[in-house]
Amino acid sequence: MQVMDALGDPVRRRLVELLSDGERSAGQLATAVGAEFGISQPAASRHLRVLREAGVVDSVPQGAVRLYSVRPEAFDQVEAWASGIRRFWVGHLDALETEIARGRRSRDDD
Amino acid sequence: MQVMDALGDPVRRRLVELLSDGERSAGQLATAVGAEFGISQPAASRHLRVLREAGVVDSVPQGAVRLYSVRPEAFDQVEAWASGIRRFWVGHLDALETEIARGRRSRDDD
DNA sequence: GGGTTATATAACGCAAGTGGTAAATAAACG
DNA sequence: CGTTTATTTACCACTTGCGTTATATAACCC
Repeated sequence: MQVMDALGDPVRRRLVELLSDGERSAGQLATAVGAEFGISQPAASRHLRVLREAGVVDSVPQGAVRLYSVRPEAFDQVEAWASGIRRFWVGHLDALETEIARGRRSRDDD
Repeated sequence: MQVMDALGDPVRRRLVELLSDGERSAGQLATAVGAEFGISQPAASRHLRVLREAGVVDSVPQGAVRLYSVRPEAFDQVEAWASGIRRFWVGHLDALETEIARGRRSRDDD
């Protein structure tokens, strides 16, 4: 899950959010996160690289500018994974509740 | 998104996967990830702490053992976030495609 | 109580990631 | 062409996080 590794950073998550409603140039993105997180333009560029290499975003040179966009597949992957964990687990929630209700715990949870 | 930060680590993601089909003791978890990643019991314990503090997992002392379990809300959160990015974005995919099809790119994408 | 098992914390070294500044690359534009 | 604008890369300092070993805490068992 390269994707999850890349998204384990607030700046990169913010970059992705900024891209969620459409493509933006590297410059626009750098300005935005630069203002919000107080980081320089090269720093933002390096975050973009991480996202690119993880397959989270895509970039296309558009003349003098480079347009970044979200890769939906990456988020499908995230959703599927998270959903997998939750789905499996839900069926077993009852087991735990029952266990506890059964009085197995003496005074463990105080 | 504390949750995403916590899940930006392979060991912690694995721990969560191990919990996806039911609760496990700290010891079981430590043994499992210890074998898979070659890390010690204290290392695993600290990962569990991170997950706990991020609200990803829950733990209950069950006698001499401590049982860990997944907190579904955390994964709802992840799913919602990922879905939000993708959903918004999909509508704008066409815009990009159009732009490109329109011939705006001279020979940018080779 | 004393010993054993289970888990967490402490203290510390090391590696990885992040940020900054400066320089390189690339494209537009006069 | 040379200059300006947009973006990436290089290089280096520093912080953060991870891992390890040793130790503390807590519950169970005899």
